[in-house]
Amino acid sequence: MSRYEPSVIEPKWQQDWDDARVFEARRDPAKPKYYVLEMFPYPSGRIHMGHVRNYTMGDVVARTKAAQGYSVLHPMGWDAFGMPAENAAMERGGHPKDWTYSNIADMRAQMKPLGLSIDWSREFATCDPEYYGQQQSMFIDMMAAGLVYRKAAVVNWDPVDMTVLANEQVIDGRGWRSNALVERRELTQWFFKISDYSAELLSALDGLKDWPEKVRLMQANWIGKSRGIEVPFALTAPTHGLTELVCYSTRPDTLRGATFLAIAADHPLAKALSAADPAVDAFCGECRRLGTSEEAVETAEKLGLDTGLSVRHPIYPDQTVPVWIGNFVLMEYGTGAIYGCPAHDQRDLDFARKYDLDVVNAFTMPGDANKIGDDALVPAKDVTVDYDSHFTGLTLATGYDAIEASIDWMEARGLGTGQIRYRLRDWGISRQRYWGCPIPVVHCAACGVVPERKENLPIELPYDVSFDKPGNPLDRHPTWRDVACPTCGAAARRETDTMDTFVDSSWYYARFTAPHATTPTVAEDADYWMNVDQYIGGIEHAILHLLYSRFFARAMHKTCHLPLKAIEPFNALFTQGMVTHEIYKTTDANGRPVYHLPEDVRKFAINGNVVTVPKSRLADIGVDPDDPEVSQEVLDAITLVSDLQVEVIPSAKMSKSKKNVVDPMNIIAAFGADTARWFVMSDSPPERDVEWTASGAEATFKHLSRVWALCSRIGEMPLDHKGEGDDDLLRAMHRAIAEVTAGIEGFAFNKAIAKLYEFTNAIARASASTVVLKQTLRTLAQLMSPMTPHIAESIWKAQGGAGLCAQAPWPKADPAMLVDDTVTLPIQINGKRRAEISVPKDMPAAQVEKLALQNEDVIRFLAGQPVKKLIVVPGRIINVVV
RNA sequence: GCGGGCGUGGUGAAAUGGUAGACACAAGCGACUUAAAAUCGCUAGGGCAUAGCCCGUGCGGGUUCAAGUCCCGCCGCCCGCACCA
Repeated sequence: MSRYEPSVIEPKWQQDWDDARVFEARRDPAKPKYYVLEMFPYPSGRIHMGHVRNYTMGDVVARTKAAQGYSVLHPMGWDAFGMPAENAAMERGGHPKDWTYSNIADMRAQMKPLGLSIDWSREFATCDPEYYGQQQSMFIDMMAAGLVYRKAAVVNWDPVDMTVLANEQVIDGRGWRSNALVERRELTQWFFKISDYSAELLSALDGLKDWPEKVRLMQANWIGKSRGIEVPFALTAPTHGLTELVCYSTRPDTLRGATFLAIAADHPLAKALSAADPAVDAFCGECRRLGTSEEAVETAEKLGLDTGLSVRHPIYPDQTVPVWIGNFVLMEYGTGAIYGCPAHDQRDLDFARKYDLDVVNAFTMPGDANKIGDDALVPAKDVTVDYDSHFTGLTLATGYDAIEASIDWMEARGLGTGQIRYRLRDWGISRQRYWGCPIPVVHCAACGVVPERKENLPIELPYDVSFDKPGNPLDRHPTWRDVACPTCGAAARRETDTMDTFVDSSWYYARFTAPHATTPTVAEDADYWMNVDQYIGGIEHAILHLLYSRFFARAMHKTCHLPLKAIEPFNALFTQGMVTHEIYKTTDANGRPVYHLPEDVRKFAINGNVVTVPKSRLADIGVDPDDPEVSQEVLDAITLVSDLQVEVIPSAKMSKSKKNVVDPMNIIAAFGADTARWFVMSDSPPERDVEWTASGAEATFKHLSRVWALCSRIGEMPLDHKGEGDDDLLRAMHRAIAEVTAGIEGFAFNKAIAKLYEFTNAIARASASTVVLKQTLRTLAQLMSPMTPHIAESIWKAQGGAGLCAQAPWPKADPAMLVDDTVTLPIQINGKRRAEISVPKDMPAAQVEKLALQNEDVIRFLAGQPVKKLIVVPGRIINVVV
């Protein structure tokens, strides 16, 4: 072996793995299976360090499991539909399909040099007709199963781009691209009935033991279960065919204090009033124009309009309560009507004060804290209050008991009905976009909405479309749009909406088990490979993608595309942190920030401090930025010119605009894939952010070079060389096996790597026989191989390993070698460490006590004081209490 | 407002209630070199009266023979959700 040259060995070993088809996933009933999956990428065209970290984590797991004897499935694909492709077509010309497939080719070419143990024969893109055709087939099955429906829904409509926008795409009430004022328009849209599964999606979270608690909580909050009551309020005079207004409340214990009703602008009564009264219509229109963005919601003033109508208070029928229209009431939640109890709800109180409405207490607090000024009276959940004047006989803590008791009280009198409600709403999947999966239905004047015949699938996107006009090009493509009705054969129109791209990513994990089948899944394959044993991705998908996938797996089970065991498709989930980087910022003459790329700055150590300088400025003081030699005069000059230094902002998310990006391809070119892989796995725990540093990457490369040199040195030793340290080194080896394995299995890759450093240092320092040194190096290669598979193969081969390291069985630690014969026990006196003794590991406690008390440091510290208590924790510690 | 998480050296971080700071980065010193880089070796939480002692895991209490770890109360930072009735 000579120099460590990753650019030579990495392609070679990748070729050898390919030739031996090492990573092809095979159904093998004789082996346990393991399915490891990383969230598949959007083909933007470039991979970034976040991808490297994500896929390396999965690869470490996949390679370890394979070595441990599992039949491993580790696939890769592309989440390929979506707006960026259309935007690129609109901005630069070209076609979304060409843009996407060319990006996929580029990214695949960037990923292959990483040496990931991926079964590339299973690769697919969601924009392959072979994939989305199966998705269309399932859509039709889901229609038949009653999981799909159409309804009119209010959406964000961009009148310039003529498309629906997601809430995130509306900025300050304007379309993010067109800058046009967004309208709230009612459109007929396709929905999945995810709300049918609200209760189950919530309760099943408890079974997801290997998911982060945080993600389960976020999903639970999103589903948003609430216990409350529906209360009908009788109108004093029936109007527009209505005799009552039904309100929903989660605080039925406050009903006594109801002093007004507020309904949403989209409530049927509000609509009826609008039609008759221009003032009401104007007010409702204003409510609808209010944006749905968070800022809009936070800053909007609570506005109301008195309808002049009134209802009877359910408990006190002789009292009437006015009905208002409120801009803060949502039609989408509850019944679209609320009763306001200003005494015990801050928002209601603000509204009541503004419009001079009554404030009536629903309960009395102990003491004299019952006067209400500008703050609503909201007692803590464990404060006992008196409801007696309201619900006869109740004196309870507010909170769960009060809510249940008041529901019982009202149900018994027929005043309301207890209800469990969920915040989760049905999933609107219609997008007025070209680059997505066409919804496979046809609109026929005679037959209505008709699903396509399965034999006509896939309904492929037409290629001959233009993006020179706003709107959906499918709408103006007559030969694609105009078809015969699948039922009656009459002239009909194809649905031109496409599906939300979250649909595509809701079942790709299942498709990987049989990626080229002519049905969505194949029973034997799904049965063997499902579930995903380890899923790895970003926390940003904690809610939508994971919730949709959990719903879709249930829908696929209902339509016979997945076995029952797969309704929770991801057994274990790991959410990894980001790769961050320092930002290098200076300011130009106009005070504007200027950012510098990492490769365009240089760091100098001056008096123990690190000073960062843009390379462009070094020439100003006569320094060649790439000359490694740095004289004292130069360092002095750098400190003298005060505005030479950049401001360093640490640990920032990599972003092109801040120029703090590191291209993985540059790292691979400079140091090799093993260095990139090792670095992103070292230092920080995987769930936390890791900061990429040039010095860290160089240090990793140096370490791998040292391992290489160590391997060369041992390779040149005479084979019959003997050493006295064999036993110590073998013990170190078994400890390393145990600790590295535990680190990998516990997703503590940083600790596994720390142990590998220790093991390498132990080998380098050992005076052992050549035979044992070579044996430990082979083990080192195996333990490194999940992180740095290429250098591991080279070491494995150089030290006489048989076959490929990637196919060698994972080493096992001998428990007998993990315990040392003698142990060093610290001795504490009153809890402070004062001395230590070495004793044989199995020495009886009584003898250890005796030895401890004979220790001269102990005697000195005790200074004759009597020992009150002596604690010996075998193999751990001794504590002397005086 | 509701829910969750985190505070340990110059930095990233370790630590089944049992020797706080493993491992690494940055830094400093030394060796080699005409010199630099590279490489190798050493030092390194703070303080002091430096063979030693005292202090030290955001702050204040508590439990325990023993607390970074457990409990109570604060402070600070981060994340998620939110006109949700």
